[in-house]
Amino acid sequence: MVHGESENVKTETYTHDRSSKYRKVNLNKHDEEKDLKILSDFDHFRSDKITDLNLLKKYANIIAYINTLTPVLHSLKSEFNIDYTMASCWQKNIPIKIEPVTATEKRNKTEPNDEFLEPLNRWWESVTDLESELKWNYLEHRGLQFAELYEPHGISILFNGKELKLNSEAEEIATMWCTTLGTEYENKPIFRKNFWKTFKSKFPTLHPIKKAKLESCDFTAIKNYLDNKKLKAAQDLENDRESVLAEKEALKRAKKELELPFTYALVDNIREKVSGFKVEPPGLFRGRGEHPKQGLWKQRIIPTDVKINIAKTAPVPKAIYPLNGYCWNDVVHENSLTWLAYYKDTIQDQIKYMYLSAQSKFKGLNDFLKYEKARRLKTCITNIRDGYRQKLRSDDLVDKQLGTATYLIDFLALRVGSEKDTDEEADTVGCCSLRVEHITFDKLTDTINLDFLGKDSIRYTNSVKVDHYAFTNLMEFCKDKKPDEDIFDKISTAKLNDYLKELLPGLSAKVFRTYNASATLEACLDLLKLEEGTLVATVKDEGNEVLSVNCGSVDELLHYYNHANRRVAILCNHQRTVPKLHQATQKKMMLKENILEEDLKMCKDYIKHLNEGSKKSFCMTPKLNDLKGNPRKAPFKEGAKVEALEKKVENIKKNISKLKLKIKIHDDNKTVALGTSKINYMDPRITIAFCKKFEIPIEKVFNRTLRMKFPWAMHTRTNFRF
DNA sequence: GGGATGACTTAGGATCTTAAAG
DNA sequence: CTTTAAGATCCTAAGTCATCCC
Repeated sequence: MVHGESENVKTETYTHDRSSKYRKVNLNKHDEEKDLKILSDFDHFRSDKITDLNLLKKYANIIAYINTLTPVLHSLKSEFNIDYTMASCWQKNIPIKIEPVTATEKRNKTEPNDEFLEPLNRWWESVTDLESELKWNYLEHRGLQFAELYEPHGISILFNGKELKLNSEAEEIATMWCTTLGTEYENKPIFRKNFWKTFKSKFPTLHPIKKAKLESCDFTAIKNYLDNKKLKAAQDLENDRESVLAEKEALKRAKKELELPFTYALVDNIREKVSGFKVEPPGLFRGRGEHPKQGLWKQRIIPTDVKINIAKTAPVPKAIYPLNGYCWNDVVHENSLTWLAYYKDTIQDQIKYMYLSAQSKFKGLNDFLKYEKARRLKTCITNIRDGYRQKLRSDDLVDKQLGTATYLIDFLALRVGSEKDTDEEADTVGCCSLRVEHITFDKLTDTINLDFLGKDSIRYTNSVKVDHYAFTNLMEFCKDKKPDEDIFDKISTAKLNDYLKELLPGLSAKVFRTYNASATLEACLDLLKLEEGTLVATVKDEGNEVLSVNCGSVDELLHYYNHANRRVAILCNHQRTVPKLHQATQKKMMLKENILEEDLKMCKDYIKHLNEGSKKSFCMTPKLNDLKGNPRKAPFKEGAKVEALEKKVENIKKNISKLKLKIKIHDDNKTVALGTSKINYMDPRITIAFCKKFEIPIEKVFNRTLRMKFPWAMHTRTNFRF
């Protein structure tokens, strides 16, 4: 049964009736070989061109079999939109209805395309040298796609109330400024200053604008032009929805077709998806937080800015640029590197790369290695913790700082914090760059209060009781220093990582984050244990909050998984800004709840009314209006039977508790970004093992992108331990 | 040994798409 | 069917970390 550790079970199948409260779990044993055979058939099936139904029928058995297989296959199944009812129809020789039922389906009907048929690169089955220097033997691709040239609209601005004609360059910048109006950048002093500087630079030396202020220019004409364009598009849509949508569709198709050659690369005979094949278009740089360069002009990239990396024997792609006479800056053949092309960004001289996508071998293998490294850390974490705890008590200041920093990185999952140049970048910190001003102490309880801006200028605040030695060390490091001085002045990130390498080859600061995130997820999911003869698991959450999860309900299991996910996100400080409509949505949902409550009361009252056989008339009009403010009708008709009403009561009660949960989750998640940890920190195998154990379809937890990113983890079995 | 550079991962917000609700 | 909310994808900024070079 599901609660038993099914160590030796090779494949777990699951029943499809998820609505049943008493969902049974059948663990049929299959040979692994059989699984693999089916998988390879399936691969074959996918790589075949499916042009007619007969061909599809040929594979009906496979599809039908997939129906009963593990969530892995389940995910593949949904990946390729295979309709299982169709498959089962074939098996039973029932005529298949293939015509779309509704107009929406008709419109949305997609024929099998390249995506549908794309073979999976099963690198994890064949790679022998995991950390090979040689990344590829053959590499061919089409290079980068360039941004379209700017098309001037010829609209002037007002300078001190008078019309000022702009040249194309100035106009482009002014137009970009108009698109920033209405965003947070519009009112950021640095952004305004830098934009103004950039804009003015496009005028001759003696032009009066050189001495003027931004406020002396009026950009409304351009802004209006842009707004009107949008407005007209909206009106057109309203007037002639059909043809405007069709036109849009056609444009999209044309764009896709133009992009198609760039979307794939050929790597050792395997076609792989490329990501970031478009150069970043010019614009006003949107640095985050108080970035000193925000508002500066990010220049147009042309072919002579771009280096490309291909095999020596591969044809050199043509640089497709709107103007003639341009070629690549350089063509190299570096088969120890994974980038396909790069150029230098004009703002910070940073390199922008074109890589293969996350679903490729290059990325997938590295991702796998990352988690394996974190697992290696797990095997010796006790020793390592003992090691740095010893350093906390060292007499040597450098050792003390190393120990303390490592402690913080491990305990609080901080980033290492490399040094930054505040003239070039926003002033943000990590562990090693923490300053005295970012920490305060509470001596009575050994509690430190941290408050600083981390990566992306996301604020980190935490009040936490720490190890006594770490506490006194931190106090000592801060003693006699000014607020803007470094706490860890005797060490650098390089030194810290050197120290970590001594503890375990390959160890660096970021591994702790991966390890702690994955370990937290696993520990949290482990709490969910079924007891003999019950479907409800009781979870003690931090000793006090008690959660009860009905493991027969996929919804509740998902809720629990998200709860675990949230723990990790909070640990890693993955935040998001509260969505604009958050409050409004909350209010709406609460109003809905009130309406349901009223319905419930009315039902109950009416039952009472009927049972008492009262002769009085019953008021059939609810007091609350519906969400749009219109009057509502009673949830039942006059003369309804008590039996039916009682059913209704149960139903409404269920809906109320569902809605309450929804409101709570919606509010709990308003500032927490769950995605980042799912994509980057939590070993997917933990999630997959959990899903298999509790028979959660994997696509409920991993979206398409994630499933494509983690194919190497899909075969994980329920007994996987991180 | 320490700064600069290059390669690669991690990050949140904007925008587009899909699904659910009305 | 249309509207709205949620979810997926795109975009590109901003980290980490190894290596190079002096």
